[in-house]
Amino acid sequence: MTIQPTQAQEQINFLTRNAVNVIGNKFEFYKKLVAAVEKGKPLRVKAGFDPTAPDLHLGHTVLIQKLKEFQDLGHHVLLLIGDFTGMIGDPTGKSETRKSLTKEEVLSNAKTYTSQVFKILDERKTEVVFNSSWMERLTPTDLIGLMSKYTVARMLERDDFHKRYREGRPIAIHEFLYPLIQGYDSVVLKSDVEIGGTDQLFNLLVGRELQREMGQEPQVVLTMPLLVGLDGVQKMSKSYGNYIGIAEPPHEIFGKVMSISDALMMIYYDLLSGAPGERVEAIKAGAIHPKEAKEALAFELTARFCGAVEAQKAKEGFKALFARKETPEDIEEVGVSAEGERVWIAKVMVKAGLAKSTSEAIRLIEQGGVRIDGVRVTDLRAEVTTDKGLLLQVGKRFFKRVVFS
RNA sequence: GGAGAGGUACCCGAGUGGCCAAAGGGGGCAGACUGUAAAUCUGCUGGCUCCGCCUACGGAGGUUCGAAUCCUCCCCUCUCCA
Repeated sequence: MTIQPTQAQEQINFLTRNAVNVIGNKFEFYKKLVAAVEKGKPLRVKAGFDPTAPDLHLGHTVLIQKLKEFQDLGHHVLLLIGDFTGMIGDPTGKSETRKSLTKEEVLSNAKTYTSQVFKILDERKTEVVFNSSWMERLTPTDLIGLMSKYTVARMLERDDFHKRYREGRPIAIHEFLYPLIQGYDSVVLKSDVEIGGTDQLFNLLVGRELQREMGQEPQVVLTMPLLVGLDGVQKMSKSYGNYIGIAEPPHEIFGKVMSISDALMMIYYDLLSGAPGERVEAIKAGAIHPKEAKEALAFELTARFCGAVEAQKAKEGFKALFARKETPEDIEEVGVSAEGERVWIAKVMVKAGLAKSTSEAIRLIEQGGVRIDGVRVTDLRAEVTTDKGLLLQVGKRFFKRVVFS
């Protein structure tokens, strides 16, 4: 623990960088920091994660990087796994009720989760806690006591609830409990700072209220911007399919970064890159070619999760495939059962996993997106002989080496 | 308990008896071009034994030559009243 009083202001400027909200204000934060220094007690920094979907993506890393900054300055990071809430299942949204997870599923998800988190955070310096460990001991009486501390009107202040209520979309009663439970977690953990996405602002504020109710100094709340997904429109989320998972193979991470629009790249530079400010400015000003800038970003992010060696390979693979239109080296081989001497190409494509249905395969052929051994297929009904294998390509980036058996 | 509104393809959202495999947008995919899986433009986007057939508009029945569209029951959501 090495916080120097003189550094408090610097720390604050650094730690609040990129944050959307700082509540309540930098002065409160400052006091906490100074007090932490004087007592030699690091700040307790809390961030909660939902273990329903175990894959972390770049959107999460905005927040985790922020935790890392706190950690690097000697503060105590509390990684809260919301296993209790995960087990209940959150039916937010109009679609089917999300299924509740069993304890085993939640624990296994949590494990996957933390192993990914520790690609960024220092495992030895991070305390992982599960809210089921205190929530399960809460009696109905306790819970009702907790509920009595908040009103429906105040719940409806939350933008999400407010909108849904106004638009006549459903709000399940237990959804009101989530902010309360999340806030109660802060009480139990005696958190000094809680970090979350901007969509979490309301929940984080409830934590402050409850802490105050229960005689604690309210936590400082930092909200981080939600990362826009690959589509450039919606927030990055697994359910929208517009994400880059940090556990993905290097060439995927690299390629996906290369596929973002130039405009989106600027946002990613701000929120994800560790590149120096003047370089980011140069990119924004157009002094650096967007393609080069994007390559550099793709490399940086790939290296962050997969290491520089893998990142370098991904970069070269990308150049070979798209710039030089070469066939990649390591193509997956698939065995396809040969029924007869000749097989319709559409069938082969489906069996090789390059088309979801024969209809789709036909469409791809019609659109000129299919190549066999590098030659474009123009005949819908084309057949191939099954006496030897072949190289099948769909679009620019999907290759399979087909072996008949 | 009563009265109304509504449930459409991956998502949003038109469509109130045939011209509806269902407008439009988003997303996705393919092609052209290129600076890249950017931007832009074009096409495609239920399945199959693919010039034809089958399955689809919350579920199950019914009316009709013919239904996403009309009727009955059921399930789900919302609003107002009690």
